[in-house]
Amino acid sequence: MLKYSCAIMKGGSILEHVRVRFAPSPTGYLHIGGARTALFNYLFARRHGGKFILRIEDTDRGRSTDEYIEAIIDGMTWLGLEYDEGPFRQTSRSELYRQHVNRLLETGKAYYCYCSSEELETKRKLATAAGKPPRYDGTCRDLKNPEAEIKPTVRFKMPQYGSTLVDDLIKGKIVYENSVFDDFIIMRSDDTPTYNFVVVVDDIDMGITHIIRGDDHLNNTPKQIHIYEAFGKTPPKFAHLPMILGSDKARLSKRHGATSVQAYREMGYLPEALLNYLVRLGWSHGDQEIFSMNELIEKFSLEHVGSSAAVFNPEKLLWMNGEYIKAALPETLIPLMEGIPAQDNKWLARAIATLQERSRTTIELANSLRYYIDEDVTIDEKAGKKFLTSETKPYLTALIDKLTALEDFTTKEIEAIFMGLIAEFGVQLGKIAQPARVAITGNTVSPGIFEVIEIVGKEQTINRLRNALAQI
RNA sequence: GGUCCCAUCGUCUAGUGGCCCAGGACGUGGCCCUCUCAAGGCUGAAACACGGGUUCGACUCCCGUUGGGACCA
Repeated sequence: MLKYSCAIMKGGSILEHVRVRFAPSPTGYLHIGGARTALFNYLFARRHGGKFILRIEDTDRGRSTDEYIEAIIDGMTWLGLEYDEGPFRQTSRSELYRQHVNRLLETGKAYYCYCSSEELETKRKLATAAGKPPRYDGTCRDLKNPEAEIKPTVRFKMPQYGSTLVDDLIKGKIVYENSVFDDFIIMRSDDTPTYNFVVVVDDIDMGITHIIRGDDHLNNTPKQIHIYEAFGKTPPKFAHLPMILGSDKARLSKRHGATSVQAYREMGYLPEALLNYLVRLGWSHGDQEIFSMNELIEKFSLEHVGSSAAVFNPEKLLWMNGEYIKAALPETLIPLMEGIPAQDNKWLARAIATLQERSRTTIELANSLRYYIDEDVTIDEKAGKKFLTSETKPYLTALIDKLTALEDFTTKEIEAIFMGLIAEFGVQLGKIAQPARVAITGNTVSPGIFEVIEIVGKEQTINRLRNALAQI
């Protein structure tokens, strides 16, 4: 078994060995919230030259599947969130948990509880009926002679008086009165350890120095702190990230639409864009919106993480994605063009370049690319009716003649032809450009028509123009 | 129900007592550019939840109310 060195604090706040972890449970795909938690952990580790560890919390055997484990790893790989250690799985560590439970039992920090679930249920109902919070009453806490007819659970001895301080890097100091806690179960009667216990054992074992996680875990923290102390360990630093909410301010879930990282991947989002959007959900650096990964690593700090929950805004993510598509090198987008047959890459890159500033997803981009490639364009009915008319027929006929005679088939020369035509006919450019656009692309929307013609090529352009004319 | 967290434009946020009759971004209105659509430029509307304190001075600090969220069951 690996042994990890403990964090060494120098001068009170300078961290020598930062070790953080992302610990998802594989009960679903990697979702937006998880991805952000992973990102913040990753950035924190990189910022401080520390280690980022992936740990799969699959103690819940019933709901965890290997498929999801793979999906989570896939998602992280796609996002570029490389981990330095792991993935570790809890299922392979039950012996470790057993040993730790025994240690607490031996030192009197935990005890066997022989209360049956029926008894506890009754007590709970009684308490609730009396308007009191349902807490374990400590029946077995000081039991001397256990009756062994029932397989016991193991409970952790929480302090009964005083208070517990959680000094959170994001939320600040939070004080819990110990009287609100009860002795919670750390191992069930079937020998499976419970969440609050397992996390602590793992985090101790892995030498985690900073726990950066969602604030849905905030209320578990005081319990966990006492477990650390029971093992004689100094608890790590905690940083509880605010939640990501849906448009109705409820916790982000499936009914708000796509929430998994792969869903966004499939919808044509770039990982850099998703990451950039996510980092701005809760973290800021003045007015800056766009950050490269290197900038993030350089600038990220927990101090600038806000403390209130954030509503996930798909519109802004879409905008962000558009920004990244615009800025991308056309060549890098080629592999993302699904459904586009292999082409001369140089030519494809040029075609892509004309569409980057008008596409917000790679799907949109790939779709627009079709009219450069498909041999047969279907002309949109409405567009055809409006622009392919007896009035525009002569323009197109003349255009065919001029293009046929053109040797140097470049944007510049094509433009010259159009300019010649508008002078000849005495019309505005739109009068000729729009019909040409409809004839060549099938619709009224496209990049600049001169570029389109050049990229479509002489032969295809003339074919399409002829076909369109035939339909008038 | 108990405990905890949170509260600046519709949304993400800047703001760490005077720089703020509150800045940026998305979205949205208008204008310009223009062969269409975008992109781009300019420009407009849009917020400190409420009530008390503290202070010479509160978006900023404290208390309460309200509203949201989470956890425990």
